[in-house]
Amino acid sequence: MKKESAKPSPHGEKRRSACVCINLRSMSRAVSQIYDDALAPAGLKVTQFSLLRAIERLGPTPVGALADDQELDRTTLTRNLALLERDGLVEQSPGADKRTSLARLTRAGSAAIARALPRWENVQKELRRTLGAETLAQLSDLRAKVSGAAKAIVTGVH
Amino acid sequence: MKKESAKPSPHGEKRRSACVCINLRSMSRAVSQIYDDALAPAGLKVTQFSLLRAIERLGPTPVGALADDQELDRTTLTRNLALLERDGLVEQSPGADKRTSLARLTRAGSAAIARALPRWENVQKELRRTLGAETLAQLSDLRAKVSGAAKAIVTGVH
DNA sequence: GTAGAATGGGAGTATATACACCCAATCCCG
DNA sequence: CGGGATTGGGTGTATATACTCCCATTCTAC
Repeated sequence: MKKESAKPSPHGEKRRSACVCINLRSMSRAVSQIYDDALAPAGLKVTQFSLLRAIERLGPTPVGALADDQELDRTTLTRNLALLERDGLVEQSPGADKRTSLARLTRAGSAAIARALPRWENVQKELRRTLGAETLAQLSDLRAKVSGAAKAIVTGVH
Repeated sequence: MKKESAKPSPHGEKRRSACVCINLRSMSRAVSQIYDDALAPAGLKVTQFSLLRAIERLGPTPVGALADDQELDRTTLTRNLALLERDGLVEQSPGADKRTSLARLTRAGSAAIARALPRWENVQKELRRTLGAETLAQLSDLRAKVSGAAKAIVTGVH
């Protein structure tokens, strides 16, 4: 079905095409800046905050499990973890299986979370107020759908 | 041991918190990989494809206008443009105002778009099929809302 | 007309992200 | 037990992204 929502003037003015990916990337950038600005006084980026919270939630965790949790490439997680380690927020030590490397929070890491958490909550609240709870719920739904769809498409189910 | 404020988790099991930003970043990554995979045979990433199409749509354009169009930081756009220039897909030349630098497509740039376009359209179609047209419409709405909200929040309306 | 403001653009630096490849430990079979 | 397959991780390289400075041109008062 080609019935679209009110395509404004197909002639005359050229329009940005609605690329799903570009829409998502644009939103991601805009919202990330809001969070990063809010967390800056706590010395964290939103990505770092999220990773610290995952480690807090999961306890001492091998790198691969963290990567799965964050839906990040394992090697990306390695780099992100290295920055937190450099700043003394996280420690790594070998696990029982000597291939694994377990990440855990340091005291400074817990402190950083404590500093950042209220700021993060403020942004969440602000966005809820600005966008509305339903929109945010839609967003969560969407993530689930998109995760599923992405997996299906990438693993070659067409 | 439940250590924190009471109720957000109804199951007692530790849950990933629904961070708006992390949701968006995760979706953005997943979907970008779908597009990048699809466009790889055409030698483009989705970001590059999008930028080329913007230049095609806008004609010879100063860097700042391109950045506004893509809702990207100007300096980010400079770097992205440099890669396309390196690959011979885009040329820059000074404008009437000698401060400006106008970007335009080369023949190779147009050819790259032509190679990539059907692949891009396939992904759009595939996502429309997988996620449904309404979901995609929601996504476009959301981008508008988020853009507005982000601008309001960043420019200090709190 | 000229000095300072404003504007357009780039460079240095830093983080986030992923792919291809490599290494070490463990596992699984014969 | 021994050797290939598997698994867990890291490195090299590349792109995307943005912030802080910095430079050149243009504009605006005066």
